[in-house]
Amino acid sequence: MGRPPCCDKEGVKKGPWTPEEDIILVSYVQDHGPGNWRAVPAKTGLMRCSKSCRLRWTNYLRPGIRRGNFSDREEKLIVHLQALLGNRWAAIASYLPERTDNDIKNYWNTHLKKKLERATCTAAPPPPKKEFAYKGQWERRLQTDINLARRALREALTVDGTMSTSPAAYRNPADYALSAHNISRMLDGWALGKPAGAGVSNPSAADSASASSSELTDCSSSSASNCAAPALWSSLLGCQSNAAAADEEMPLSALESWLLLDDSTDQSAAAREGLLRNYPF
DNA sequence: AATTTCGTCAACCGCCGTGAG
DNA sequence: CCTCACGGCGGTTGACGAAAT
Repeated sequence: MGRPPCCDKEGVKKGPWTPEEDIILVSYVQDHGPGNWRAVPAKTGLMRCSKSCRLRWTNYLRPGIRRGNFSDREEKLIVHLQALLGNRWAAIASYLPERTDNDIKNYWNTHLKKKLERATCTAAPPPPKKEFAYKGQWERRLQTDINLARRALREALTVDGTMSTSPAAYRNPADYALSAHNISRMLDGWALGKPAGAGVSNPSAADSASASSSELTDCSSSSASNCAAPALWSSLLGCQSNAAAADEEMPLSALESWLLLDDSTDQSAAAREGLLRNYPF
């Protein structure tokens, strides 16, 4: 009954991979393709468990992975997505196809989280620290109220109690797909509103990211005009501008504004009502 | 120069959903 | 229908190098 055991625990090697092991693994994947990890140790002679082989491939050896410094835009994208999705690194990574979820998680834990905390602590009197000299205002403003933003998001996503208040609790894949679909549309709108010359490192990457997560979104082929993002932005901002006008705006600034919504203001409440009314989650 | 502290990141651990048998 | 390995995910650890003392 059940499947045969994956690999014996005895004799399984742990720790850093050697170049020789990498070569063996890459050769195997080139010949057989990724997958069926259970067979890898047996067929290659690697003294690693299947899980370790899969991890090594997906996080390090897989082609198309970009290592090294994250660009400002990647940084911002991660911050936005983290605010929207929480610590769903795999979902976040689907929007940065050149980065692994592990990389993004590490970068968040070692860089961005600390940066957010510092900015939050020092938000009141603007610190003359050179550390922030090269960063825009958006980060401090966003970080100052990041928790509030996340709470507001959860509230905004709650429709008649039919959807969980926690994105992490989308047990129904369709619910999550809807959510991710909408986020993808937001980001599409954002990317389309970027200044000329700026953008994701590889403009087609954003599309391929959406496409690669086809289970999550089908918006990869959407143009700006048939995307619902403009309506979302205008509803988020509580303005009754038409879609064409909203289309002209920089969605990032709109997202910032929304993330900075203050629970106590009428405007924020109206903005969220607008979201619920106009945006069909 | 030696030691300690800090930052980074690859890898591991444990849990969960899925599906083969 | 049940069991349990697989594959995937997020959290955490620990080795290593850099910076500070």
